[in-house]
Amino acid sequence: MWAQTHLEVFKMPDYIKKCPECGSINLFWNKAKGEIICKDCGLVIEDKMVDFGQDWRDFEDGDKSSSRAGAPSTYTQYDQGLGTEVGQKADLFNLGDKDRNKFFRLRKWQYRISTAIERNLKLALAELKRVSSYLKLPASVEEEAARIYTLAVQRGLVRGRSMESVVSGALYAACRRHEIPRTLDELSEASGIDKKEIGRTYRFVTRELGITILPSNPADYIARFASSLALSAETQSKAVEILERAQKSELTSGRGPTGIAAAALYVAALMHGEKKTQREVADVAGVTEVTIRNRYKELLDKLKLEKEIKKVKKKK
DNA sequence: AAGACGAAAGTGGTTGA
DNA sequence: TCAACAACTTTCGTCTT
Repeated sequence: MWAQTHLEVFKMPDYIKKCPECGSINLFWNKAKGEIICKDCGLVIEDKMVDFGQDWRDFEDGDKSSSRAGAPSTYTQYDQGLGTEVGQKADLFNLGDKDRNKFFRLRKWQYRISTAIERNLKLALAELKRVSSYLKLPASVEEEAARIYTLAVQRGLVRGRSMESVVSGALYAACRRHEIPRTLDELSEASGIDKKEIGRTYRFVTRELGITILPSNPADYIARFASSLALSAETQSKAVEILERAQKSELTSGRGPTGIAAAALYVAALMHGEKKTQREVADVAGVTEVTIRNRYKELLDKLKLEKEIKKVKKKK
């Protein structure tokens, strides 16, 4: 019962669309095992998807405790709370000398196997937390990023790249997937990694992991830009409306989403008499005035907004 | 004097041969 | 792998408020 309710928390991650090995989209999700398997080539694409909590079992003597407990596993902990320790300290008192030696041997052993990947993860996730809290990202995004990073490590994608850049790339991807995009500039500022580098690893990682990224929607930027410009809610919704119209006129395809969002905001501000300079808007949006001007001009041309703006001017 | 506008040249990334 | 290309930037001169 417990396991059932918990299984539902873990859905098939929808960004895994195809097998990274053979490209097949013929995937099978084995719920019970928590694996996603490519039916064509048999590759196990994802495991460790299901949280059974800390599933302690005593290997030393079978019936001691069968407690199944623990918080949902989380990727923001480097071993996902699933680390297996050989034996428990209390057991020591029940062991004879022979067994005690065995106990220590096993411990040492398991310590050695795990170190490489886990040590990397531990460091990386600390960095990830730092950056994400700097950007005030919600926990869900952080979780997603940690998950992406974990996958990347398991796939050996970090090799040859700095750990930090992969972390940033994972965060960037996670933001995009949660439709609360941050610009590369913001990530760059928060992490201290070069913007290009983040972009590169981001593309690389998403491609290698077969993560599908929806093209970011300019509207997702509006709220954030508007609030840092201290614009009213009406202006904000006007900007969104303008954006929708722009999208219908196919003004948005191929253009940088931030530029479009910035221009829409600029126009909306004009129409509500909350005039901001192009420079102000450009700064928060991370684009130049020129770009805003270009988008702005296109908006006026195609959407016939001139009248609406003139109305405002006349009122004054 | 500050902001808006536009032209021209440069940059980094994508695409298609 | 290279060249063409579109989007965006930088820079700068001119016009408007």
